[in-house]
Amino acid sequence: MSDRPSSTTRERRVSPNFITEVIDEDLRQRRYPKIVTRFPPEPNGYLHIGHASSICLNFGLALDYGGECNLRFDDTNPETESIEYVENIKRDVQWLGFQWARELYASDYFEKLHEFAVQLIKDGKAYVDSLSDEEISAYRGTVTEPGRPSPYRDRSVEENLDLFTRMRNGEFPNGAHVLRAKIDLANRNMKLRDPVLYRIVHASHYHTGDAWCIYPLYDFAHPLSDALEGISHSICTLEFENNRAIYDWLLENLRGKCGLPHSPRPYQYEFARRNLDYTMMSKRKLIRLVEGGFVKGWDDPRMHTISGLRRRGVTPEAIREFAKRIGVAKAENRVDLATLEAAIRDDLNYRAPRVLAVLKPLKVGLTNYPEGKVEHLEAPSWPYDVPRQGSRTVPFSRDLYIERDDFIEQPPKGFHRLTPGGRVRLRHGYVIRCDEVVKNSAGEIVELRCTYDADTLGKNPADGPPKGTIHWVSLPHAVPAEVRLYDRLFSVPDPEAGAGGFTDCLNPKSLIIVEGHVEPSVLQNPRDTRYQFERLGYFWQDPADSRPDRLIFNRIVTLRDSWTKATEKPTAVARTPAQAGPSAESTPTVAPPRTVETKPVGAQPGAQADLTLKQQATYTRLRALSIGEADAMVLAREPRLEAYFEEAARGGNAAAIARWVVNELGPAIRTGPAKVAPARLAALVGLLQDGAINSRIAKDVLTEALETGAHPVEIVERKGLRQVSDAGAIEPIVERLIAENPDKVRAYRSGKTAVAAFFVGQVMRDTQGRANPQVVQNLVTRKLAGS
RNA sequence: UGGGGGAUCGUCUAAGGGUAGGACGACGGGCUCUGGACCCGUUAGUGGGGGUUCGAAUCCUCCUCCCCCAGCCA
Repeated sequence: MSDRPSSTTRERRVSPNFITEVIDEDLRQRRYPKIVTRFPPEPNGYLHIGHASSICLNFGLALDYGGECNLRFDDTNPETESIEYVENIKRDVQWLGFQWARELYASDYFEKLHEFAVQLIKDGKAYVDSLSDEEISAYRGTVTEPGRPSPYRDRSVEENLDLFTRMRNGEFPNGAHVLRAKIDLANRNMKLRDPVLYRIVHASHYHTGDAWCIYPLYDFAHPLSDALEGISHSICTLEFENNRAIYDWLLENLRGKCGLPHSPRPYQYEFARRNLDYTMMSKRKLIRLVEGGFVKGWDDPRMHTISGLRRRGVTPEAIREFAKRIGVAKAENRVDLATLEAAIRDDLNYRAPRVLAVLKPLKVGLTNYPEGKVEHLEAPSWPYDVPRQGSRTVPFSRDLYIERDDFIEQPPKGFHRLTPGGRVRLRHGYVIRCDEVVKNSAGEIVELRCTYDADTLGKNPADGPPKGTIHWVSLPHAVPAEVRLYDRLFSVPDPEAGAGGFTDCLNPKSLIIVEGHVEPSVLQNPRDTRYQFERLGYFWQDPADSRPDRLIFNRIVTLRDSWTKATEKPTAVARTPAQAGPSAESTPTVAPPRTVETKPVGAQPGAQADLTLKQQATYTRLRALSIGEADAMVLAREPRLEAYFEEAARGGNAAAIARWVVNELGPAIRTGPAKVAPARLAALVGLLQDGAINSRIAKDVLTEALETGAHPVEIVERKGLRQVSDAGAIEPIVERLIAENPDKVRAYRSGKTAVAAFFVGQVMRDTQGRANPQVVQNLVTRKLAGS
């Protein structure tokens, strides 16, 4: 596919991201024998383009790291799941080009999961609650108020065991009891307020039949399924961040029990689901689209389901490329549809042979072409820039169809197509001139009478090349075909944003069906050939509806079209303020350049005013020690930091020590006793004040001391980290770097002065931070200036 | 109001104290028997204030805005 296959070997499937960083580190530490991921769909709907990101991530990671990825159906809710979904999900994953190591079902673990639940009960960490669902909800409290324990929370282990057994035996109706984890009803994380682990559901399950009438919930089944499978990295979406606490609680309480290995255990990582402009990803709403008849099924080519994209003609390669381009991250996002389209076009450009087809025909009669004559013109299937071989012949005759849009009686400026009296090149054929426009009684154009220039096949006419080239088909030879022109299903970028009423923003033009005419060569090609209809877009035969005697084409994606875009521009009203520019009528009330009122620092909102009386006193005292306002503020508010500071500052240097305590040691002190004692920090700061070391050395040393607990001054001694301020020692390094980077020097001299920082950084690196940065700075600036 | 996350060109995403880079888009040009492709160029960004540092997207601090959590769904 690629024209540079040599460079694509060993290319990563997943671009580096925060998860690959975790994996790299885990591999360095040898925490797992191998990387094992899983793609865990619930079989209650079809996969969509959003799932494709997750699939490419999980399977791609396994491929990149030589690990494995399982396909696991998260089928713990018998009421919404079905085998139809299972089969389609499998088909979609395989079609995308991935093969799972193992095909698994959470429901296959039901017996094991039950055993875990019993273990939790025996350990006093789970109990049967007999409150109704409304009561449980009420007892759980709210985000601002703690919950209260259920009156059943302290049942004995025996009673819990008995009740749980009877739940399993089907002695109770739905909702009579649930099994809950005994965690903490006052926890600030709502998810930890005794989450429900099992509920009674008298329903048969597509996979386990009627074997069970109690079913585990996601929060219980998921982490344990991961652990059972030996998953190393359990990747899910952002909305499960709070659930991670349950994940960890369960694994910490059950690891090493019931045959579960103590270690390694899986950990959960969350990434942001990708949102695509003009599409919906919510399964619930997708179902409404299908069941409400707004589309013609899950594989309607307007749907961004995997099956819809497949039927539309998009290739798995294009989808994978798209997933790779948009990447993986944790920020909320809304991906431009143009990104998907670009990935599709890039793929199809090298895959789709070119043919000629006319979608909205306008008859052209060549008055000087012999009646009954037919020529078979040789036409390459690929443009010169696509390195592929192949051609076909296209019949040419007296009567043709051209695209209606390619003729305008009164053309706008810049129109390069056919006009009255104008000339145009017929793609792979002759140059023609329009002599006459034939209209019907209603004034509509029904035919063009043209003459062709017989001496223009493969060469330009004597009077110069025509402005444009248009596509055409020979009328008597054309193959009629239904052509389905698909456009975005919704007319707004975020159809899910509105309060439920996505039906208001359906695009009425999302499907336009036209009767088109295709050159006859398509009859010779395999049915699943994807074509470029030149100047129109990429098309292929609808895999479900097209028949040899009745061709039906789907438009996969249009070609980029800078002409239409340019002509439509005036209608686009949106004009950014930046474009308004100075030429806009200058209003007398021009806003002055934003005046930034510089408030006294202490008057920042939320600053001194919020201090308690005691903190005020501390603040004042610290300020008297000539400690900066910001530092004094932090110390006044945080007793732990303040205590540390007091001890460290006994020998003086209060202001400098305050800076170090606040800016460098804050996190370490807050989370416990820092590994660097106050007196040791003071000693380090002393070296810095004496100029023996610079702040770069001090920071590096402090970082190391914080990790190892070593004495910072001893680190300085051991490594011989003395600051080098002698310009004579530094100069050769600067000169060498300048000699080695002529391009950077040039950039600097042409105005890009920021490059100086590059040289400073290099010198600092070369000297392991020992050079005096000010000296370096001066040297670099002087040398770069060209002295 | 509690807790958990997040914020970098229009969009998506890199840079983890040392030149803010790439992709998509937009704009301009070249080339062209596709107003496609390709090539070249331009545009444009660190949410805000303060601090630390020779140097801050990155470290500290205060603030703002956005998302998620009160299913016996996943």
